[in-house]
Amino acid sequence: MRLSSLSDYAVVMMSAAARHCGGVRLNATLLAEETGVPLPTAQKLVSRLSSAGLLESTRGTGGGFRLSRPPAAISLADVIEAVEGPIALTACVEESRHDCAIEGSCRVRPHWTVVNTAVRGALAGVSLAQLSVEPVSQSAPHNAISRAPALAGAQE
Amino acid sequence: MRLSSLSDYAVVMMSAAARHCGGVRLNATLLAEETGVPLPTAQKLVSRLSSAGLLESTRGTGGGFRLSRPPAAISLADVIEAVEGPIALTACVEESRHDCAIEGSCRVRPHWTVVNTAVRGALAGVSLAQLSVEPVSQSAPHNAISRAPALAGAQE
DNA sequence: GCTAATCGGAACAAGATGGTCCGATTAGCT
DNA sequence: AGCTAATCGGACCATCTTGTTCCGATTAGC
Repeated sequence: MRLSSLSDYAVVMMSAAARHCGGVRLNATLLAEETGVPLPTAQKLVSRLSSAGLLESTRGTGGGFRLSRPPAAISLADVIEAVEGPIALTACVEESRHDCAIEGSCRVRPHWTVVNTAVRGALAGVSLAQLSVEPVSQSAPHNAISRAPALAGAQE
Repeated sequence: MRLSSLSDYAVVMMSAAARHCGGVRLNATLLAEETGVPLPTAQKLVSRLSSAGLLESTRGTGGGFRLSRPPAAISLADVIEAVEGPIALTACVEESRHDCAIEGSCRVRPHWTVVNTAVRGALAGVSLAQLSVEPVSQSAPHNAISRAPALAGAQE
């Protein structure tokens, strides 16, 4: 019941990209420095995001990425689905996946579809534009390093 | 964005347990046969569910398990949290986990808490009692084997 | 007091995830 | 026009969580 680290990183990166003006080109290196995401991981993410159609890429010297749509038209669900595929809490709610023997008489399945729709709606209701608003004064620069470096126990 | 197979199995098993009268004792073997969950996995699950307080266990010959609460008082969120811990989409929404460098000025975090609450609410709104109603006539016995044997691609 | 059946937790294997690297492509410069 | 340099794109490998399996501890019944 936790989304992958890549999705978390992707949301942060897209949020950072949305804060820039739509026109400027930014590359993976810049985004990695701003967000603190490791560079190779950032490269992998922008690759997936562009192949999913959320980013438009330009190769060659001076190339980079750009949001393909205005930030208000990109939701958390879009970003998550771009990174880790369709949102499906269980295998049986996913289309074209019918490998459950009791699917015909399963009483749990219809409820899963309802819950899944609710979850997806909660994610689709938040856009990148909403993530760009700054609740506090921009005192602290956000180019912090080691953002959530590990899901492992870094308690002590 | 998919819950673990163990949680899926646990929901099916708890749903099966809820269909029995509250008084009867059932053991892991019986539940495994009814639901198609592999027996060792079923044992592991009932162990976690009982340690979480959802099942009451009785050891020794003739022992077994029993729901500790009426089915209407057990929700999907209870079962999932019993199996895989607190529901937290990201590490930063979990209590006592503050290993994010930009947590103080992060604009994404407050939105994550909102989304997380919505997701948890969707799961808490479905009780085992609701899962027990039978939408179709009980034509097909549900002691089917190999319920979702793999999350791997079993397409062809 | 012994036996048998059950729960409980520890140990192992597998798949998925996350991180790293190198090659293909393209714009800019000489 | 050719070359160089910078960037994207995809393939490879280590790591971790997940899922499975097994064996020991406990307890009711005989």
